[in-house]
Amino acid sequence: MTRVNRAPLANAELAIMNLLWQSDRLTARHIREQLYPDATKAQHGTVQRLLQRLEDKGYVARDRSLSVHLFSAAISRQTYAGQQLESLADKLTAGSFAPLITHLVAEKKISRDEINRIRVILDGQVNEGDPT
Amino acid sequence: MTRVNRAPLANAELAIMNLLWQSDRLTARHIREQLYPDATKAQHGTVQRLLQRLEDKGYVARDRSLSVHLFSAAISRQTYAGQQLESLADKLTAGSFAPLITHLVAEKKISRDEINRIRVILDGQVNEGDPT
DNA sequence: TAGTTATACGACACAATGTCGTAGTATACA
DNA sequence: TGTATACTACGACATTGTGTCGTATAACTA
Repeated sequence: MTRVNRAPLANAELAIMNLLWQSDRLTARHIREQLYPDATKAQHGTVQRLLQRLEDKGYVARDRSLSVHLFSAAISRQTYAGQQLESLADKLTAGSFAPLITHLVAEKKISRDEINRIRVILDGQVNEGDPT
Repeated sequence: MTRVNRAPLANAELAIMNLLWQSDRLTARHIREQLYPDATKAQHGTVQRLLQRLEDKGYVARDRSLSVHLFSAAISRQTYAGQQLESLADKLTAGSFAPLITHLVAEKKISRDEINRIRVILDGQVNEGDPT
């Protein structure tokens, strides 16, 4: 099993990833305009810095074929969420998920609706063979 | 709905909480012996410091009735796990849990066994009234 | 009363994060 | 061709959180 244990994203990083997750590819300029609507010159550098660090960490891919780079998420929101959830389970419940859900259900933090939706997801799997 | 959004526990803090979660109440001395088996004088202070900060954050309760204080977890592992899971869902999936589970199931990160266990948990809830 | 053990807490080193500024490079246009 | 404009690269800084240690003070023990 490949242990990933990716460090969680900080606030400003997550804000950028949220933009990348909802668009396919973005320029740094576009990201800056979203994050700092009344941008001063200084904030160009901030966004570049954040993007560079996200790239270093493997969260963001950068297309350098044009002189204006195009940035995209190197990892989907789903995958990231899954990794964080796994990391949580590893640290707190010896890697298993049932205890997490048990508590949420008992505390009624999961709505009836959600429960039904999850049941459908699980039902879809549980009686399934091994489709290639 | 009360938004808690408790900061996640760091490594050394989690190590202490793990001890408190598996014992009822512990002295600082006992914790030090577990965490630093060949303890020097200095590490007494470290443990005290960590405990004090955990107390400040509301994770640990301290019984001061004796001069040697007794420490216990102020929040259960289940509750903490639930809060972290909620925080994850808030940040990544607009507060809903189903998407998290969808991905894990699709990627087969949840074993057949786990799935069945979770189904039982959910089944126990879904056709239930409101027992006082 | 001396010695041991505990608590309280100031202080430091280290790392991560968000920020800014500056240098260098490419592009556009007069 | 030369100047202005926009972009990238990255060093530097302040702030914060974490883990660590040392010291001061209180309490208990013999």
